[in-house]
Amino acid sequence: MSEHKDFLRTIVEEDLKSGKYKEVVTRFPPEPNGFPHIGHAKSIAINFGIARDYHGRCNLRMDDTNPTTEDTKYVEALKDAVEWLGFKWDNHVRYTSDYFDKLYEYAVELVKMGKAYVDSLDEETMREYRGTVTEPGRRSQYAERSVEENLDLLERMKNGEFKDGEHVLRAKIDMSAANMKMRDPLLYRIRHAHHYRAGDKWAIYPMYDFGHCLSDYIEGVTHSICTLEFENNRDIYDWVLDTLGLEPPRPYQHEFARLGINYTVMSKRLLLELVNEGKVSGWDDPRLPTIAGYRRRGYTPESILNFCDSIGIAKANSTVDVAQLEFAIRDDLNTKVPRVMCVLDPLKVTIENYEGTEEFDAPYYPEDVPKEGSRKVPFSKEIYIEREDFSENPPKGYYRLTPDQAVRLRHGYIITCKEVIKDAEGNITEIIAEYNPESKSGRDTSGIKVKSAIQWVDAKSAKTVEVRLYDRLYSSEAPKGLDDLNPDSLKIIKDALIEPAVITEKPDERFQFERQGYFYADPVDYTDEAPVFNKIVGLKDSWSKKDKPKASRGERKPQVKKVQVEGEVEPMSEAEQALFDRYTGELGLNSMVADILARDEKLSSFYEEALSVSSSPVTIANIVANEVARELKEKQAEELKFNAKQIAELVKMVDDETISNKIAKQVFEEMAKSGANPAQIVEAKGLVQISDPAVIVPIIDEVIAKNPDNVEKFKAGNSKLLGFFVGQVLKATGGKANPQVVNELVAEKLK
RNA sequence: UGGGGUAUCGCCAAGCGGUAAGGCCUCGGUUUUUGGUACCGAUAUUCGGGGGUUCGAAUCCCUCUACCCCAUCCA
Repeated sequence: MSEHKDFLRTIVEEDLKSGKYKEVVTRFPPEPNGFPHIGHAKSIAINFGIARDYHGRCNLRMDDTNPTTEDTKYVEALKDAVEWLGFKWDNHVRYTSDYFDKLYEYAVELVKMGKAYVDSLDEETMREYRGTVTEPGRRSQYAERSVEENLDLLERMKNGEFKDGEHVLRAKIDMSAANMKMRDPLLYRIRHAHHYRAGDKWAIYPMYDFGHCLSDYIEGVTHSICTLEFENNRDIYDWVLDTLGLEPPRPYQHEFARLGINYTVMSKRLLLELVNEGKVSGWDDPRLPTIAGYRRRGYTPESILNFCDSIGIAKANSTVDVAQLEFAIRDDLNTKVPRVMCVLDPLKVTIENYEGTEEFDAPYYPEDVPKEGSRKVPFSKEIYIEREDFSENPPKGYYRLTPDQAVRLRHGYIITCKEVIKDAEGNITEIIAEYNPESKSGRDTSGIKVKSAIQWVDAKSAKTVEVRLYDRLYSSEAPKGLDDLNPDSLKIIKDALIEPAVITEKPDERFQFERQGYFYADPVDYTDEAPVFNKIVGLKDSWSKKDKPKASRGERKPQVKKVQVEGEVEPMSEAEQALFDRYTGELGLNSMVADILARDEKLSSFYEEALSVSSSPVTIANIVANEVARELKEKQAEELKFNAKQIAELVKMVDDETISNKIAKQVFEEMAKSGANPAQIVEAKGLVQISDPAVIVPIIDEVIAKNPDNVEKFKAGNSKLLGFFVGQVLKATGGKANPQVVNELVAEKLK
């Protein structure tokens, strides 16, 4: 578990601690109507992860209430995804469709309570009646039907006596609710459709808002975690469970922000478009953000999980940089996979002073990877190197082979270029080179220093392989559709050359092709006769970034300072204006505070009341405008535990310096909670202010002695640290020290 | 426009009145027979803007702004 708890875990912990639940139960509830993608992985990681961390359980539930879109092939893909990521669902897979009978009983119950009715408006009229976000809706005339009639109609809907769309079952809530979702939401609709699991048993199917909360309840779920777009649905969630008066405990819904990644699409619509239009090879195309795609590409479950962990969980809509995902897979594979040599774009090199053959012993792992294993790498007169690793006119800082720069063949000898052979067009076709016999890797006595070692393969023994190079699918950071596709997202190299051990020994299925990236033996198309490797991700490359304009990677955007448009403030009414004038004039309040009080009737009347028993208009005003305002946000004046007179008392204690402002806030909070008199609170908790330097100085000395580093920093000019010292002293005195005095004393001491 | 949310570095993200964590990206440097890895170091005087309260504010109060979600018989 990471060091900082996310807000969901904080909630779960509190609920467990308070005894609200004995055990945490979560669920991952996808609708089986599409392939799971990395956004699902985030949800899986959260739900299963929380269950694991708090020793609870997590259900896998197919939320299959819409027979027209769902299919069993998707449930298989969903199960696969969860298993591949390494999680185990509790017991068997659950299906909302398993609860259809129970759900129907609950619906009947609601009807009997008069809380649901059969509506027979047609779709369009119903939409019209719903109103708009600014105008309230109207209730359908059918809402007046008797319980008996509703029961009868519902029964007949279930029995299939009506056509699709003829009737629906709706909750009777509030057609003028500000939350549109609460305007008599639909509970059931008629669908004469074959359900992939329930078959033809049902002619009606529950809606999400009805089925989901009850399924959670039926399964004993405690924390129903979903994405932000369901925030508005939470009211129905609560309404259904509360109205039914179910036996506690019941689940509560909590929402987090869904995952977005740049250069990537996550919506079902766009994903489907790619597949249907044949822009990708299928749901498992390695360029797709589907679980199947990442899996085929060669991503490991650990890397996906680490990624999910690294991005955190919060409520702010966000788009994660795809570089963070790429980091996760590199980081994982770095310590796991063997290093081998593969030449993608071969350039022939003939070593003129070498005869015969030999084999080099080459470890599969570099020294910093604690794994054992090695292979033989054959070598002879003719080899291939990467075309990019030779340059006739090298740019500045080029470390590889040039007409005057030697280079080491990784695990082999150092070679120098003798001659460059070109074809009629001037393309380099071959290099004639010379090797240094004293420079063999591991027993080099040549004394030659080279800038780099490059990968190569022996011409005779190398195997030809197909390598599929994947790049991001879209060239736009926030792709909207097919127009944003990256035309170069797939490059197939048919005749790359690889050292033989990779094929004959098969030490692994994932490899690092040295200096190039991580590759994966394609699980579908790979055969021993025609091996195929997918590029998972490239190595970080600080060389190519150097000269190329920073086109595609994490470049800084030009900083544009945002201009803030100041909006209009509502003008004050005449009465408010009069109050405002009196406050600023006669009572000497500053205009901000006066404004707050004058505009808020609850606040101003509270203030007036306090004023009548006090002679400190300004202090009272401050505390009313700041502290009391907070309490009055949610509550009515009558609901307050404290009264204006108590506030006046509190202010008096501040005025005569019995307590500090800081303590006053603490006391206020206590008053708001318990309604006790301020004097009592101060008395009971011994909060009287300490202003005597004789008492404070020793504490300051102690704090200073304990923090020599900070004293140094402070003296070096970090004046912010004054707050740190004051804070420490205040903490040591339980907040009772007079902060002003402490401030002066500390400043004096540290001078 | 009514309601519900959200704003802290280029991208994520801690922080809950007392020194602005961490990761990714970027940029330097050390080590290196991978221009990889690892390791060191740099990068927010400031938290969407403006005010207010306070000895002290990213945190409390007021206000403005921007963005997301809601008017499917989808989930």
